[in-house]
Amino acid sequence: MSDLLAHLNPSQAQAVTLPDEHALILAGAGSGKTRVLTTRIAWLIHSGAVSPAGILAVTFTNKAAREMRLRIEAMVDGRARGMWIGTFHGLCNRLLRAHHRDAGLAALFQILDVADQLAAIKRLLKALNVDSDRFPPRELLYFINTHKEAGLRPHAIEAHDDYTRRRVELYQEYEAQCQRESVVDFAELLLRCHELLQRNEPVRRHYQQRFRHILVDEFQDTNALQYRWLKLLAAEGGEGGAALFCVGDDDQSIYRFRGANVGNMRDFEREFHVRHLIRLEQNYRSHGNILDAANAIISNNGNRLGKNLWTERGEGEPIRVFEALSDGDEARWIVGEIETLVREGVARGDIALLYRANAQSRALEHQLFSSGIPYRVHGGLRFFERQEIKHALAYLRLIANADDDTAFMRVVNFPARGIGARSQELLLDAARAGGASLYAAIAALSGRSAVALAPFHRLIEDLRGETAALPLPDLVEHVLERSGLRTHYQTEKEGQDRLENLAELVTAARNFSVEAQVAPETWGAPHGLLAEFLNHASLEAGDHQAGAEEDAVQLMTIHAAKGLEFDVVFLGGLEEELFPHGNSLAESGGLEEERRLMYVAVTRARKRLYLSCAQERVLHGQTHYCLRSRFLDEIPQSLVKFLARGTQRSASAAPSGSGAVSRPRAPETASSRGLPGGLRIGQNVRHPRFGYGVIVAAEGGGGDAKAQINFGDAGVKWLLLSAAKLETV
DNA sequence: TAATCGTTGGTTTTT
DNA sequence: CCAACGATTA
Repeated sequence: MSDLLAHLNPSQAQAVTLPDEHALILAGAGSGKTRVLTTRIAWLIHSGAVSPAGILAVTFTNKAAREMRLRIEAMVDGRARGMWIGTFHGLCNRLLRAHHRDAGLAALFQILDVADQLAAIKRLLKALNVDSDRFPPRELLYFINTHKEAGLRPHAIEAHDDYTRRRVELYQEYEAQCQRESVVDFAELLLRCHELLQRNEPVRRHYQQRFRHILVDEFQDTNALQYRWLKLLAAEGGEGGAALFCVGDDDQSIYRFRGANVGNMRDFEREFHVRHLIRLEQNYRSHGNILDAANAIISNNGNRLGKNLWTERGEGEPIRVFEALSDGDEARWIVGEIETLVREGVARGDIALLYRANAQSRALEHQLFSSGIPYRVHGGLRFFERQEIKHALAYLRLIANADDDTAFMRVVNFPARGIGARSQELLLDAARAGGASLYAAIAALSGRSAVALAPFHRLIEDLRGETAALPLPDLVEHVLERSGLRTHYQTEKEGQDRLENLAELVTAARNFSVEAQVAPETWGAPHGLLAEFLNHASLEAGDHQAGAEEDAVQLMTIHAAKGLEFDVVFLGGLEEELFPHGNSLAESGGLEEERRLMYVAVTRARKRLYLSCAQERVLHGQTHYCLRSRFLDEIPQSLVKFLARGTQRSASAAPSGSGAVSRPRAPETASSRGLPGGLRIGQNVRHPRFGYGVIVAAEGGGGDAKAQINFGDAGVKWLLLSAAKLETV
């Protein structure tokens, strides 16, 4: 047992060996958070304090849950079996399946992902004849989800205006529709589970008594409902409740926009009378200069729980800062620098390009592509979200549950089988009138549309019969064939990739049936394993992308980079309005969240960090003249090395010869020649009173020349150049 | 039913 | 600028 603790520093060891009481672990970036969490669990089991079945560990991603289980298994050889490790959604799903009756759900209820949910809402609005201009589906989705995440059912919402009253009604209608179709969305999983535990005392007591230790990862990202769920399970305040062990970092809370509530950390500390607050501040990832920069940046935020990262490593290299002329120039510079690094032996996979917004990847990709550097963009469409996969899953869903109208609508006429908009409308009306699902309503049709829909009805019937006894992979295979999906993509000229993905789906089903331990409650149910596979597909969007093996430069948003680390990190687009993003500046607390994002970005780097900004950037087809980000100025100058144009080690392979990274002036700039004093649009200037600014427009000439200058916080002003004491920067 | 045109909106998104 | 969606047209 002592060797469990052998590689831990004192704070880590203290956290791991805490008594059976509530604890809050403030784990800084790179401080060994996961190690503490997993070792804690192993230690609890080894010390005999609790049996594996008494442990519940909660994460946010399936990947994190898998890794945690793997690492624990390595430490407790085989005794990890009875532990519950999973995401909030995965665990709630499991509980709801086990107690579906008590929760008022069908045994084989399906899970809607966001796209399904949006489709369901659109269908609802259409059925109710609601003007979707007045009630945009996206807005309604947001309305429903935020209220669910706040634990509010329609009847509990106070509506003070007609508009909200109507939205509440629609929320209610949406719930009824989901119930009728036996589907639940993500937020519903949590809310339903919370209600189950709250209302059903035997069930609640059962789990409260079972789980002696509840451990939560990324606690700063929990939302209000998740925290309430934890409180309920841990029997807050009651005798004999579980010990809650929460690990998180308030400085890395970057999902507020999605409902995450950092305040949960303080609330937890207070409500559970937490006596053990441990800070993990020793960082094992980054060199000193990088940490110092991160600390300096985040110190500008107020209301922190407080933490200062340090390292035993040396200070390392300075942080490199580059000011590019334009976004294209920035991309060229970054790629030039990457070429140098690769030539010096840095693996491409150890280099990451981070950015605030996905749109920024375009320029970078373009440049990487033309330089022939392999790269991989993270994010974007995931496996189970692809069109062809969703189509295949829809057929599978109809087999498991024919009342799933979302699935029905998706494939009723795909591949095209002559069921046009008219037939679909008639069917929707019939279903609505009879209070039945679309599938059931086919029987009620007559005339032309009945004829049109009959073959589809028969197809689904047949599929159910034919597949009832098939092993899951064969079942999927059969559906691909019989539904006509495969033939459809075979005849489509761009269908090759899609066919491969469909084949990959069969593989996924095979892997799933090998690995899955089928939950007892679905044993024997005719398509029980299928239902579980479908849930797996909804809850796990599929991180395993093809082509992950090649040694490639990694591109992703800062959000996507959380939890990852790289030897070399490039962070581009450090400009006001982009990062910090303009939209976030308006909301209260927005700037601080942006700053945490900056903190996350900086702490991804192990050895070398490059920061860059551009003087002008094309966004939405318009050229913006940018001020450098305030975050750049929050880094102590002593840590920084400013790279001047041409200073970079010359690369013979560079696009236009050594140092010649600047491009010809843009037309906009050329049109502004004639401004006195060598000023041009896009020029950075300093004014004695207004501070730093950038010229965004100009008019007049000679002695009358005026320039419009954006001074950031000081506003945008027109100044007479002959009078203003401007200094170029 | 499919193809085409026009409108709209574009920060981040673990489940 | 440009992708994605909805409505209109062939």
